[in-house]
Amino acid sequence: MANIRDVADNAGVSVATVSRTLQQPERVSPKTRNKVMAAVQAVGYKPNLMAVKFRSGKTHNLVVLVPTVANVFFARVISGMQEAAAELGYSILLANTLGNSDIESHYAKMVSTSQADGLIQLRANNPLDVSMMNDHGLLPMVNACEVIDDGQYPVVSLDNRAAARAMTEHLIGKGHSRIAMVKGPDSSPLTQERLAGYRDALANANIAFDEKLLFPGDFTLQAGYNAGVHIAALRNRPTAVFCENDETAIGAMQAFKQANLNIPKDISVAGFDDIAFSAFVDPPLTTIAQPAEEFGRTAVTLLVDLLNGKIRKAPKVIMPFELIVRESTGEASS
Amino acid sequence: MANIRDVADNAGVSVATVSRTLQQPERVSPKTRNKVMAAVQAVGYKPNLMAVKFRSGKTHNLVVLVPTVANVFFARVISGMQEAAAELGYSILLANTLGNSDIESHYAKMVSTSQADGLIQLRANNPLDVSMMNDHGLLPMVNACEVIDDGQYPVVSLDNRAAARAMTEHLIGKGHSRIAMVKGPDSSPLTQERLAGYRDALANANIAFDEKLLFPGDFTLQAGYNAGVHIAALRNRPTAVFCENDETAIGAMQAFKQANLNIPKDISVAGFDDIAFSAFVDPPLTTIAQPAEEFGRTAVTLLVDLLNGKIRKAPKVIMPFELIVRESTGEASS
DNA sequence: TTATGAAATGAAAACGGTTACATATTACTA
DNA sequence: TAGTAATATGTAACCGTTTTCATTTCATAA
Repeated sequence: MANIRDVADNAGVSVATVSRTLQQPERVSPKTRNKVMAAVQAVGYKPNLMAVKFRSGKTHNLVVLVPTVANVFFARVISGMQEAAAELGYSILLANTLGNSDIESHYAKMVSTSQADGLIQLRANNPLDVSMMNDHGLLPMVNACEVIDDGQYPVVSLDNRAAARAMTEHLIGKGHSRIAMVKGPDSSPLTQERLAGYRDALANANIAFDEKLLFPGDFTLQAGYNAGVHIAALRNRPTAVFCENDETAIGAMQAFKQANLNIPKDISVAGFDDIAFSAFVDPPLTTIAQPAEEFGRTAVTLLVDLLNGKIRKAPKVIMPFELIVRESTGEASS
Repeated sequence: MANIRDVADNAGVSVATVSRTLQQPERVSPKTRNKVMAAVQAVGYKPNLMAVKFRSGKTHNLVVLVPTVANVFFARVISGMQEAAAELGYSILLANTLGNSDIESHYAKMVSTSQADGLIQLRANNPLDVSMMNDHGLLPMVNACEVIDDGQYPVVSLDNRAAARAMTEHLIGKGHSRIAMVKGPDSSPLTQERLAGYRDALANANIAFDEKLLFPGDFTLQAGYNAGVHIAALRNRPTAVFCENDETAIGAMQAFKQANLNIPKDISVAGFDDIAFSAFVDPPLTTIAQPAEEFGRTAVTLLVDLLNGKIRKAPKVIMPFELIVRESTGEASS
């Protein structure tokens, strides 16, 4: 593989001149510039970026920890990140952690071992251990989407509480008062916030909160299905179910159909996230849309600002949500 | 950030000894080993892996080009890759290309610019241009899943033709003779192969191939929906539809329901891939399952073998498929 | 023409490790 | 105890760039 010295020899100049030609062309005379460019072609030179990044101490890599890339919402966030990163001259190194903290720390350590400049977490369940902290005890990190906000790191999130409240109010507005909720994992901050929003709406409408209407889940289709089976079998069945994400809602819908319940006549179903499938299930799912790509863009921009020292205090960006009413929610029957 | 020299000073040894302690502990005496380890702790040393990788010329990074991580099948493949890579001491750098050849070549160039050792493509539509070739005109690459096999690179794929044939025969076995097919993009080798398998089965059963029963698609829900709308409106409606992937099939199912067609009574629907959603749609989708994780594992193993010079001629690995019969396909009615 | 400053170029020192080679230490053997 | 082999450690070169600083070249003005 040709290196910068080969180019210098071929062009009859010094390596410094070659480097300058490539980095700051305006600092070399047009004549030598041409000679160098020709030599680059001639020897087929491609800079060894490992050497560049090593020497310059800036990798221009950003590690992104994603719980699962299979989640359609995250996939959209990632697209937004990649776009913004490309514009800013950064590469995204995507880590599909699957909630595995070994994988998580393996990739997170890329920052402390100088393989990446910064880190974005799309889920902040497991706080990262100190082994990957830098001298100041903090590493250049941004938390997005699912966030435990301890004020240390910049954060970009949704007002999940307000969104859950809006959805619950939509259901109450349709006359529902027995509204079940299929939760996410209790450890997830999302679960907490969305549950709080749900309770806010109930309280506001003077509907008593009933713990028995809460069902466990983990954001998967299967969990939604399981919850749906339970709900369908209840003696005093709720007339609406608010699921903490769309996968769960779609799983639940399947269970209701198998129990011969009509949606929304017998039971209304609502989700959260507005994944692509939600518009194509039967009936199309009422849900909360989040500006996923914008989440990604914002997180990257924030991280790059942080790396460039343009940020003093950890900012907190709240993204807007939108209630998407489709046909899976309707007037309360019973 | 502490470097190896700081450790050496702190321990009162040379940098070589520190390096050896960390790389091949058995080559240094227990006494100094302890001194060095203590010094590592004391100064908080973390090797600069950028320097290591630069110096050693081996990055132990593998770039994976994924058309879209949002595709649930690909997500499973990626999991398998990450597992195998971790076992072999490699990191996966995931690139969500979105079919954008700029992004594709940006990440592919990580190989020619010494930032990664090898490359895996999950879709081989756009042959990579020469700018990223190495001295021998080839780069360390493995093609997986959707493959144009020109014999140059190792390949891990499914016998798509046999699988499509098996599915078509399943439909024929249920008495269907007017079987529509919703294709993928014509440029995709998958489309070609699956179409060929479909025609094989028809020919074998003495059913005339009818070009009018072919509908364009691009593997998305929306494309399936559009095709479904067309199909539902046909005067001489087919009694079965074979979609080239599950997303497309689910989109088509939605269109059929809106047209008040019963699945499978009025029309049978089959997919391909067996994504998680397919078991949770109504009715559950008949499809072809692929060993997705195994695809990923195999691709990584193959690439690492290639990097280690353990492979002479480009091997071609064919993975097995499985026909999953669920409730979306049934006896032909008319 | 010559002095002067600006612009262009080159020489060489980093960056942080690894490793070949030289040297020092230790452990054996005769 | 001396001689030798094995083991442990140190010295310094090297990987491919960037970048500082010194030097050369060039253009301009006196």
